[in-house]
Amino acid sequence: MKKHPEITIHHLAEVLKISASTVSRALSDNKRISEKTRKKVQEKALEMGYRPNVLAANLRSKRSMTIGVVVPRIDRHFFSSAISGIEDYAWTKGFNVIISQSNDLLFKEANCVRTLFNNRVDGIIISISMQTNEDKHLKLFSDKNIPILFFDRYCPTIESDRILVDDYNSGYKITRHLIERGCKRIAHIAGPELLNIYKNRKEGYLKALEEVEILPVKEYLEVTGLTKEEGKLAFSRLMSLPNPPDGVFCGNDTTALSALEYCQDHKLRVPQDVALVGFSDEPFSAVVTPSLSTVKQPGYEMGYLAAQKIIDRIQNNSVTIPFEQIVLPTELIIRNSSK
Amino acid sequence: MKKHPEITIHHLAEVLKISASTVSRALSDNKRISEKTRKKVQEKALEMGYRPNVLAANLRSKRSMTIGVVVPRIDRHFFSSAISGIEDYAWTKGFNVIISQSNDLLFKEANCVRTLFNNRVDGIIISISMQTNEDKHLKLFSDKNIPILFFDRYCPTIESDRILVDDYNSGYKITRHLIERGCKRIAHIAGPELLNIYKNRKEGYLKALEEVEILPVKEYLEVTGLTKEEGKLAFSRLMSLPNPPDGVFCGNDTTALSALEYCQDHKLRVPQDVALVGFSDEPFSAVVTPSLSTVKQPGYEMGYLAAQKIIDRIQNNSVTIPFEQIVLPTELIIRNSSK
DNA sequence: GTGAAAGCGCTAACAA
DNA sequence: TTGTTAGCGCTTTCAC
Repeated sequence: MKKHPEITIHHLAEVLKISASTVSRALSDNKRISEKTRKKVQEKALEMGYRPNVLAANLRSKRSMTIGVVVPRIDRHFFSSAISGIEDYAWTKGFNVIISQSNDLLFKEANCVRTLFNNRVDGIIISISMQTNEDKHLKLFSDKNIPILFFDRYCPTIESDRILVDDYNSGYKITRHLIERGCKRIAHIAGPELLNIYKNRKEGYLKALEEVEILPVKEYLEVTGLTKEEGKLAFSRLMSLPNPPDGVFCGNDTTALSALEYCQDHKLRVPQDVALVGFSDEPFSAVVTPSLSTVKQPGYEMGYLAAQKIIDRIQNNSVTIPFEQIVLPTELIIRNSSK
Repeated sequence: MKKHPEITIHHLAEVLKISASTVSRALSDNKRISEKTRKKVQEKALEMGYRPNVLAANLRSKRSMTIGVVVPRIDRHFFSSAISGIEDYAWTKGFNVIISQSNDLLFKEANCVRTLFNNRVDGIIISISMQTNEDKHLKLFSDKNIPILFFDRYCPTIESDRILVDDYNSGYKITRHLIERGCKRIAHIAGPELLNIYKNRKEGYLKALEEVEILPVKEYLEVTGLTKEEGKLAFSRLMSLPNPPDGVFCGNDTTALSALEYCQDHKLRVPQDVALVGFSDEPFSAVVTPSLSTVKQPGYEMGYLAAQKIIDRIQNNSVTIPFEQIVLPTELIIRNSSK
């Protein structure tokens, strides 16, 4: 039972009869060091089971090599895919990823952000909560010039990089599709206006209607929290109208699924009586019956790109590079629910 | 444009004309400090926009307040739920969570583990990859007495805490259920034996057969990687047998879904021609047609519990507390695919 | 190419 | 209750 004390560069230095700074240089592949010593040091390090103390290195160099991520919920497919992408890229660059979830609550989000701030993350990637209507907590970062990158849902009052998908066009494409398949009365179950994504989807919807000179009907626009329950309520309100819609663009796949269930319960045929389109291409969407038309967002790619951009900004912490807003295209997937 | 230099306890000490250690104590709510100074310090800290340097504190106190998590894939529902649980608990205790994914590859897993080790995480929660047939990389932790906790998939050669679900019993219950609904020829699409979970599920299956004196048929047992594609192949082999099964226990919901698709393509009725049961209760399982019978694993709860246990062990880093293996019960959900 | 020395910001003996 | 002192392990000038 040999007790292993933690090996430090000083131990290595002592054993090798050189200075600690040389050891440090050799270990970090510094250029001004002889090939011979480098090799010697690295071999010894391995032999003695040396492990660098990342904490000390970071303290000294004032970097944490960590990026913080805040999402509404980790266990939602879109976000877990994005995290997967962030993670994959970050690790190739030696960055750690600390994850936290806001549960779509502003106070929790502020909390997470604060903690990440105190932990001195080098940058933060965030998709804001449904409640976020202020930016005080995010100012912490922008004030200290720590990079923030928004993905999918952003805070309009903060200048920063953003990775978004083309929600406007997606909403437009969905609505066009419904029009083209013959729907005359097209409703939309929207999410809170506070979030760019829902606002843009709605505006795409309105634009498409306008283009074919369909006047928007107030009763055909439901604004909800887009949960399963709220979706069902909203859809039932729509279908109880004197002149119910024959096509519904649901703000996400969850509400589209609620709608589907409602139709099954009420013997409505999809898409004959009412055509349905969702948003996000959740794993279940392809396999429900009827399969659900939807819009596919490149979650993994967004995450990967987000990590690339923020690490790039961290490493060239150039205040000079102008902020960039990248809008990725989406793909409309037409399935049986609107064929 | 005032340039904010980072405020330290020394700045606070200077301004308040007290010593840095007093500031430190006041900030950490140390008992041996007067209420008055504590208040004074905390107010000033707020006023001056002080933020603690977690890195320095951790270096000094030799803790990182971080737990590492390694899972095969973040974007699988079971794992993202577990992570969500880990996260939720850890943050209440002021612990950070660093996440990494092995993609079910041993070398990647070893890599992740190494990085977490160098980052001096205080403990690691891991669900091992499908390839993991050695424990060298994990020995790093056990050798240094850093707590490891396995959840769901464990490495049998490492002594440590484990949070598992009752796979044996689940496999047993599924098979019993198929027997009771009248299936005579029950097949099983199993996962790699290397992993406890698949081995146990299979053994539960065999036990149930034995109990009712059904002799296991070699051709009815397929061992695969449980991907969508492999599942389809395995299922098609089963259904091409001279005497095909009338009930199939699929190792996970993904392969059960493949089976379902095969049945649709080949005009086989589920459950009349062949009954199907999956495993994991993926989000899609409830909503496919026919809805998929499966076993629900408490992912979030496992994660939450895992975080509790490991933080407990970190904080009472008592080598004396014996290792614990917690086996959580599962719930068999019978849906239309086997009704 | 290598070494000496200083210090990142904090905590925790030990003193007073 | 407060202050003094000594590092935690590393990086990074500045010398030589």
